[in-house]
Amino acid sequence: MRIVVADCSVDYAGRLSAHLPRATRVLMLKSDGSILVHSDGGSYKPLNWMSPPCSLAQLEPDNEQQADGVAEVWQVTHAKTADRLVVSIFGIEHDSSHDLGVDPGLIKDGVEAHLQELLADQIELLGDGHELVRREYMTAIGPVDILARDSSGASVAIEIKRRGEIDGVEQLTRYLELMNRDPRLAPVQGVFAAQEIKPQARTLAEDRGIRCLVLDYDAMRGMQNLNTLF
Amino acid sequence: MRIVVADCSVDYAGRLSAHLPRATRVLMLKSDGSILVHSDGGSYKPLNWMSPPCSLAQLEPDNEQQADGVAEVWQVTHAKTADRLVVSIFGIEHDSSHDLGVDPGLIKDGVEAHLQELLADQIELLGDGHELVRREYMTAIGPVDILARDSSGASVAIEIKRRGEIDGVEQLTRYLELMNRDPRLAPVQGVFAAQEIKPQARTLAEDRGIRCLVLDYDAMRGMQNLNTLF
DNA sequence: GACTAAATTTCGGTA
DNA sequence: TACCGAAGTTTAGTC
Repeated sequence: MRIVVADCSVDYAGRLSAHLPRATRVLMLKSDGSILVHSDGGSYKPLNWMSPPCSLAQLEPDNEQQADGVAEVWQVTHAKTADRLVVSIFGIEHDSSHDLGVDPGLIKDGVEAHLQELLADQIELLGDGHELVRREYMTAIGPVDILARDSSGASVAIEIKRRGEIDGVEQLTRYLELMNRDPRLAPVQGVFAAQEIKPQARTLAEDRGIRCLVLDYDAMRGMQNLNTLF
Repeated sequence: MRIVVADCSVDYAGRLSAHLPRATRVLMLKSDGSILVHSDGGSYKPLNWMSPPCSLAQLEPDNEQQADGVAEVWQVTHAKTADRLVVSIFGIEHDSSHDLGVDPGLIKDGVEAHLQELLADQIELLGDGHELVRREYMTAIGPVDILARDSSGASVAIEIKRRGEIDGVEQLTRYLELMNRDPRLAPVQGVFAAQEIKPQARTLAEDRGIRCLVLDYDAMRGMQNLNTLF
């Protein structure tokens, strides 16, 4: 990993064209040839970048560039596409290289999969008498998060999201449309379950006869802890 | 902007819980208090991070941490949520600060807006006798990219994407549903236009009677250059 | 400020 | 490997 702080301008041509006017920025050059151009603000997304696989070549500035004060030109080209990133360097304030080794990687815990697991375990949250049929019930267009049956034996298809937005309702609607064509399942009731359901998503869901269920993650986790105790 | 290369472990608790085992990494501390933890690989996304607004506090390592060899503990807390990032530092290999100033920002060119502009100019790509009604035709649920009429005078609603995926078909379907209720427009034919259309999106679109149109960006741009010449 | 749609999205899983 | 869905998505634009 090489870290350079430089006065530079940047041009990108690829899926779009973009230009960064001259300013002081941090250039992070990773050992796979990729490069990130960061400013002192924004979030984690760089101003500009090139993703691996790619390679960096240092070019000689042409006469015009030299007249403008360009000291170095770095050209980063993508190995598979025609994407190209050119960094014109006017001056380098800092330049250091570091051997980081291979990173052991991030260990995550507590995402949508966990919500699904919890709701499958506590399927009675849907109402008395509900029973789990199976998680990740496969349909022709993809897996439904949970398939269950209510107390009368009717099918219930559940789509789970951390944040319930319109997209999720559309997704569930597609599943329901398909499942309701299957005589072994029909009629299938839809349930849209999420930790938080946006008003527009709720409106769309209810307009389509889909039930909305807000999940309390902490309460569900607490319940599971109780269940494992007894 | 402060750049630190350090042997560290990282813990995050917020929308999920995550842990990074001890390793050497680059820590980028921006002046707004935000922090990025980068390894020497991956794409532009950091292994872990905290987005602004947030603030960093240096804590004293407790006895257990000192026994483990922790020299410093940095705690980054989000200003509005309960998100918390803790960096335990075992050793610092590099530490430098740089004044970058405010970045003038990225200038972009050549995205979906340009495709829309080109197609509006070359509406005959839809078929002989087509005429543009207007771009960004407003409906109650948002603007349709292009409204046109075919040679018989029937309405055509066009949704344009760079990459055509299922979401775009759903979006167009919602527009069509609404527009077909308007007696001044109905019946409205849907056209899904994109530089690239994914198979599943095409299947869904055609199943709903929506026409798919693959756009050749370079050819369209070339055509426009010709048009401006004559 | 809330919400929607786009992104040079990136990332992970599965067929 | 291609495709699809999720992401601590982030970001930009509109209402």
